[in-house]
Amino acid sequence: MKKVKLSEIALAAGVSRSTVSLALRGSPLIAKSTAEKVREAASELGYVYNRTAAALRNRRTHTIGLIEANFKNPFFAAMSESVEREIERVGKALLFVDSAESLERQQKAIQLMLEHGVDGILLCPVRHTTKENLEILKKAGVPFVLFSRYIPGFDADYVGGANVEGAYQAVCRMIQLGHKRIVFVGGEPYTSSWLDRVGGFRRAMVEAGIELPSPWYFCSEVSAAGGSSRVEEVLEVRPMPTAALCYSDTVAFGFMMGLERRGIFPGRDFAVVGFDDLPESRLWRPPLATLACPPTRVGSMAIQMLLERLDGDNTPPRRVEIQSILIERDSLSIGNIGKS
Amino acid sequence: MKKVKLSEIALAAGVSRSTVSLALRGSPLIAKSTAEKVREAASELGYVYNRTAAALRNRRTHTIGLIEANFKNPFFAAMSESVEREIERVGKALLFVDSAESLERQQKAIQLMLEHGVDGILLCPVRHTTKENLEILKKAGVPFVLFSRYIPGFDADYVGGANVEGAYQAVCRMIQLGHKRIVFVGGEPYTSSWLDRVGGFRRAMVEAGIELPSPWYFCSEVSAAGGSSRVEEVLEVRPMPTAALCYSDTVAFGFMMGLERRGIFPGRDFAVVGFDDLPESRLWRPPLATLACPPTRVGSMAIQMLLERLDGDNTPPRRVEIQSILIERDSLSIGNIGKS
DNA sequence: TCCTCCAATTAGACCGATTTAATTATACAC
DNA sequence: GTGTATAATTAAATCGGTCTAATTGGAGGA
Repeated sequence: MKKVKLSEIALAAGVSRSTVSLALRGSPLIAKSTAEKVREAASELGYVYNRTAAALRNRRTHTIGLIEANFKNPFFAAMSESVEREIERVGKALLFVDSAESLERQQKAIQLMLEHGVDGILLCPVRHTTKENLEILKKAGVPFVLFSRYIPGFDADYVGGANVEGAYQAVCRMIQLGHKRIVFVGGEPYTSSWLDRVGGFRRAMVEAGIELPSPWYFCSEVSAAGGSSRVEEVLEVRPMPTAALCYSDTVAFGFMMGLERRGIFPGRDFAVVGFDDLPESRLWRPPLATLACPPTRVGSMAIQMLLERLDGDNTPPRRVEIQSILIERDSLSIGNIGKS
Repeated sequence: MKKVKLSEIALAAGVSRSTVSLALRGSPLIAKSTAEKVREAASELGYVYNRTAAALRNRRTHTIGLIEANFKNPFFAAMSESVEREIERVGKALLFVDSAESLERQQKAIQLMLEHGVDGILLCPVRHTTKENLEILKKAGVPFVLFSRYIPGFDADYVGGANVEGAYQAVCRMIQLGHKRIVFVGGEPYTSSWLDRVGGFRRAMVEAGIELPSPWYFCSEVSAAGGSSRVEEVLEVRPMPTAALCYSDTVAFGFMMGLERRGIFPGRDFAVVGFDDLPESRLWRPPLATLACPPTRVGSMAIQMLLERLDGDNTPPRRVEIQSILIERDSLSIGNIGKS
């Protein structure tokens, strides 16, 4: 159990501590024969590299912080996966926190990451996050990239989906199919992604000269339970809506289940479009129309930007939007809606 | 961005480095007035505690490693959440890796965690993991707890669901409801959880003197897509099955969607039971009967056991099984199955 | 005044690697 | 044989806290 350290390998291999260090790091300064000898001694003794010690001297912990706002959302799970793969590829480790939409937890997580000396941070800010909340990251000088949500007026690297355009596109299509009474269902307000999606929705309605139902948006937790919980209220709107753009596919699932429970069949009696294109969406009955914005693209773009920053890229902050494309499926078919 | 360190605070506060360290750690040795002065100077200078440096001396990184085998599965996401909460509560950080059922990734993750000097590890071993693969953890002397899956013959702390009993219970109930031709759908073979669920299934059938369909189990990825992909094969079994126990709720969802696509209605034409009791399950149409084994219980039990080990508990390894209870819902109603 | 005791403070070794500058060994040319 | 260039190795300072053992200061007692 006692940890083996460099000096012990040095002793065993009959060289100095420096040589061992250099050899194990694969330095070209060390003769191949010596390096081999050292490596043998190391594995003989069961040596485990101590990254903590190295980091102290190095000022690089080879650790990346990932702060999610809601990782039970499958979209984020998929995104994290691609982030993780890339981090693994470059031999770093991932310090993970799910802030679960709690500002307090988020700020504590940031503090934790700073104390651990992470090389960089990927952050999806919780709702109500202000510029001031994130200023500490700039002060500390840690490279960081925001994903999925940005903070208006806060100049920082950002990668997310094209939410305004996505929502706009979906609503335009719904209108083209004959819908007029359309609502927006689900999502946590006070996040940029929600505001942007709602904004795109609104713009499409306004541009088409269609009056917004009242109320025209319904907030909820981002989950099936959230979507399901709003069905009743939506159905009470008069004149009754015929279509809904949902904040996410999970919300859409819940919403559709709720509709069915009331004998209203999505894709026949009511059009539903989601956001995310989860793998389940095309399996759903009816298959769910949705705005696809591959989480793996967002994730790999975000981590790539961060890694570039770690490599010393200090160009001005960039904003990257990943295109959202409308996948038309049966939940958006005309059915008998157009005529009603 | 130059990091502020203890010596600089010491200078500013007119005390020694030792005093600063002691004061910031809240040692009772330091006069309250001095401590206050130090704390002020520290925040004045924007000091950030360097856990890496402390860890080097301490031999405690205050870091816990979590190695998941499949965290896109919502069950594990929920479990991780409770683990995370507890880790946050005790002021530690979480080093996270999703091995995604890859033995190679898992072993690299273990190595990574050892190099980072995590205080302890929570591990859900991937399929095909052998005793030998995990021996390194014992050699290294890191406390660790297996969750959800154990390795037969490998003596280690373990927390998981009561899989044998759960499956047994569900199948008995199906039989009691009149089903005879029952199959097991989904899951990755060569994991203890799969083997146990399949084992419980088999036992119930054998004890009831019912012949197993041929084939009687169908493996798949643990996801809706996985469940959906097996529907065709299941429906080709002759005589045709009337009920399925699915490896997980996600598999059950996919399976049910596949059935419906073929005009077979779960809960009316075919009984389906899942495992996990996800929040969506009761919203499903029909609501999904399932074996509930709260992921938060598994998670908090696992982390609690680990923390006890960190506190020096060196009693023999424990095996904890969290009870699975059958939640009966419409997907398991009789419908016109019993008579067919 | 001197001594004792306790509280408060501090010096300095230590954790385990890294890395620069210095040293030693080796090869080659003349 | 000597000098020089190059390769290989190493000594030692360093990263930033921690913590024990030592020191200092002041109160109280005789």
